This record gives sequence, C-alpha cells and structure tokens, in this order.
Amino acid sequence: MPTRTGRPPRISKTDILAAAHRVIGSEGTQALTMRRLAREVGTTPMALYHHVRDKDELLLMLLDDYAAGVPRPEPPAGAAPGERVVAAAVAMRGALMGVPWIIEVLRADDLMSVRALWYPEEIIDASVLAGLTPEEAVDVYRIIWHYTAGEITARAAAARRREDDRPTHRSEVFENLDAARLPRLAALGAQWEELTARDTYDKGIRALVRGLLPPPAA
Amino acid sequence: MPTRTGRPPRISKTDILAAAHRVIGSEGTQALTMRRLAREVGTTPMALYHHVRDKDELLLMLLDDYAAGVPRPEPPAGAAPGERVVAAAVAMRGALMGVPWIIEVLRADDLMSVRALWYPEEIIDASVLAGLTPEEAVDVYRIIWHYTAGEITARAAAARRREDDRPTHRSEVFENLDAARLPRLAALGAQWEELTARDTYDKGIRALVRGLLPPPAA
DNA sequence: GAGACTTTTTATACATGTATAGAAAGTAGC
DNA sequence: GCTACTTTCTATACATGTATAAAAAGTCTC
Repeated sequence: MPTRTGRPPRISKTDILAAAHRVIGSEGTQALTMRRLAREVGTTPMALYHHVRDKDELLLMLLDDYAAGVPRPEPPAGAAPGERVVAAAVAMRGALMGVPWIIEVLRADDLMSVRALWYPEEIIDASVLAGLTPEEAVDVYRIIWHYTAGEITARAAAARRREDDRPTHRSEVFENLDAARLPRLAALGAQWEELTARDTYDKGIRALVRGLLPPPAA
Repeated sequence: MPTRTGRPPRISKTDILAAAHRVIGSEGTQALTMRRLAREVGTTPMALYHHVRDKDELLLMLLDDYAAGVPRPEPPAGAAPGERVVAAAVAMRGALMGVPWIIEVLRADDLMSVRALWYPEEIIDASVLAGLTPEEAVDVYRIIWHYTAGEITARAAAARRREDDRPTHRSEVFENLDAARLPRLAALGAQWEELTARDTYDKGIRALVRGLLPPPAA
C-alpha cells in the first residue's frame, strides 16, 4: 500500500511541463526562466527544483514531449536499407530543427529523447539488414547522430547570429587572408558567405550512408 | 599621423588574453569569470567590455591562440587527396579535443578560428585536386566541420556528465524500453553504454571522404 | 588655457540559475 | 494527541554575465 508520507505536493512534473509549454507558446522561448515558470505554476522558483534536477533536464523533457509528437512514419515497403537510414536521419533532423532552444539541450545529452527512440531503432535496424553487425550498426547511428547534432548546432548558431546581426566575424576573417598560404580560401572570398548558407545536410547523410553501409547486392 | 584622442587605455586586448591564459592555466577553466579576469588584469569587470564584445568572443580569441599553436603539418608528398582530407580533419579534431571549454564556443561560431584556417584550406584544396569543383569542395568542408563539431560536443558533454556522475539518463531509458516496438535497442541493452564509449571519429571521417570524393582514378 | 569632444574606466544595478537552511504539512508509532 | 520522521515548499543569498549612466583623462580648436 503506497500511502505517501510527508507533506503532500502542491505541484507535479506534469504541471511544470504544461506551464512551460504555455509560456513558450505564448511568449517565446526566451521567456522561459525558472522565476517566470514558478509564477505560472503558482509557486516559488526553488520549489521547481524538487521536481526537476535543473533547467537542462526541464528542457530535455520538453524536447521529449515535442519529439513524441512527431509520429514514426511507416517504413517504406520496398525501400533499400540505405534509403531507410537516410529517411530516418532526415526525419530526426527535421524534428530537431523546429526546436529553437535545441542548442542549449544538445550540450546536455547525446542520445535522443526517450519517446523519440524510433530514430536510432530505425537506423540500426536498417543497417543490420544492410549486412552490418549490431555493433557496427550502433557506430553508424552514433556517427549520424554526431553529424546531425553538429549541423543543427551550427544552423541554430547561425540563426542567432543573424538575429543579433553581428558582423559575422567571417567577413573580418576573409579580409585579412594570407592569399599566399591560403589560396583556395582567398579565391573563394566573397562567395563564402553564400556557399555556407546552403543546406548540405542531405548531401552529408547520403555520403555517410554510402561510406558506411556495404553496397547493396546488385 | 594617428594621434589617438580620448582617455588613454590602461589595458589592452593582449593584456586580457594573457591574463585569461594565466587564470586558466593555474586555476582551470571554471575560474575564468569576468570578475576574476578583471582582478587579474587590475581593473573592473566592465572595463573588459571595451576590449571584448562578450565572453564568447573572449573564448573565441583564446581558441584562436590555442589553435595557432598547433602547427600546420607538411602535406604528405604522395598522399592521395582523400588521405589528405582525412589527415586534416583528424588534426582539426585533435586540436579542438584538447580545449575543455570548447563546448561553450562552438555554439557561437561555425567557422574555425582565424589562425587555424589551414584546416579548411587543406580540405578544400585536396577535394579540388580529387576532382570536385570549388563549390563542392566547400560543401565537403562544411559537412566535415559539422560532423567534427558534433562529435566534439558530444564528447565534451559526456565527459562533463561523467564528472557530475549523473545517472546517465540512458540507463533509465533502456530500462523502460518497449521491446516490441524497439527490438534492436532492446537487444543491445546493457551493451549500449560500452558501445557508445568507443571512438568512432575516424570511421565517420573515412566514410564521409569515401562518400563525398570521387573514387581515385585506378 | 577654456571649453568641446572622444575614448576608456568605474559604479551601480539587474536578471538569471541555483545552493542552503529551515519552515510547513502531512503520516506512523505510541 | 504527542513525538519522530519524511517530503515538499519557502526565504534568503550568491555568483555570474552584462546593461546603463556617469565620471575620468586625455586631445583639439580657438
């Protein structure tokens, strides 16, 4: 009989998460401070810390909620394993791309959130079907994860820089280029800004899949 | 004649950077706060902000100093372009791996630091020699950069988690696994921790190179 | 050399995440 | 009902990055 002892809780993890969603939804991600959240829940800031280890964990749980909303697509019937890996990776990245505060969370954990585990499952499964051992398939997933996390982080950082419209730091770099030692970069020059705005995620994923999975039997 | 007007500066960017190096060297990276740094330089915290936009920029400059210390290796004479790309990427990652606060800086910029531009130069040059257009070569560099940044971030996050010895959050995940929906992950189970500790950077880089560069003429 | 102007430095203040200590509010044993 | 114990919540405090306003310390014009 689980009769709880101690002072009965006034708030729950669920309350906190719901309030966090409300705040983010109505006032944006930057409004989500522990104090603001406490007000929304109707308690004090420190009370939150009895239900949540720290803000990172809170964000991780929000990410979990969010990722759970993205449904697992039906695996395309006759698709080659490589295509299944690509599809899963693209879906994973698509889910994360929409979360603006992702950049703060990615520092905190390297595995996808609890309810979004179908991404690794799918990637690992397809890799095994392609002929890899489970161990190798895990490597494939981790490599893809690293690539994806890096791409998203860079994307988010670039977006933030655009907001603050910092002078990009790169223009400065390209002005003081030593053309003798760095001819390729010097030749690219002004093009750089434009070239680095391109979305190369798919290209990278396909290259990884080509390089990691055995070629499909002809 | 550039006779400077206005109040003469008491401190310089150089002073600040030198002090920052001293602090980090003797007391570790966590001791580097703006107040501590100001004390070390002999000024007030806010005075630093006349020489440095914010702490991120300061860290970026420290990274620059650090990366400049890593010498550009002589390009191996007869090496295939692909091998040159791999070597440059591994060197780049090696240089970053040693910087413990890297994780805070990577959020701030996506291009390597000013004095470490030989990494992209080398990768782009080798890619062009392998037969790609300069535009494609830039893609190659960016894809490699994303992968590298992601790997380093994950590595740093894992290291920090080990310090705080948080219960890894993953054990919990694997305990509540729905084995019916996620058979591969369930089968891996306890192995996961061990498998994800492996260093797969090289494997990923080689796969990227295989997938991105045209096969060498036989 | 007196005021205008510019650059650098200082003082003060604020928002934020979170540590710490203790108060509040319940259950269990007697 | 009283004491012990447990859990949750509150109050207070601190370190941190940094905004803002004003003071200080020069040069330039006349």
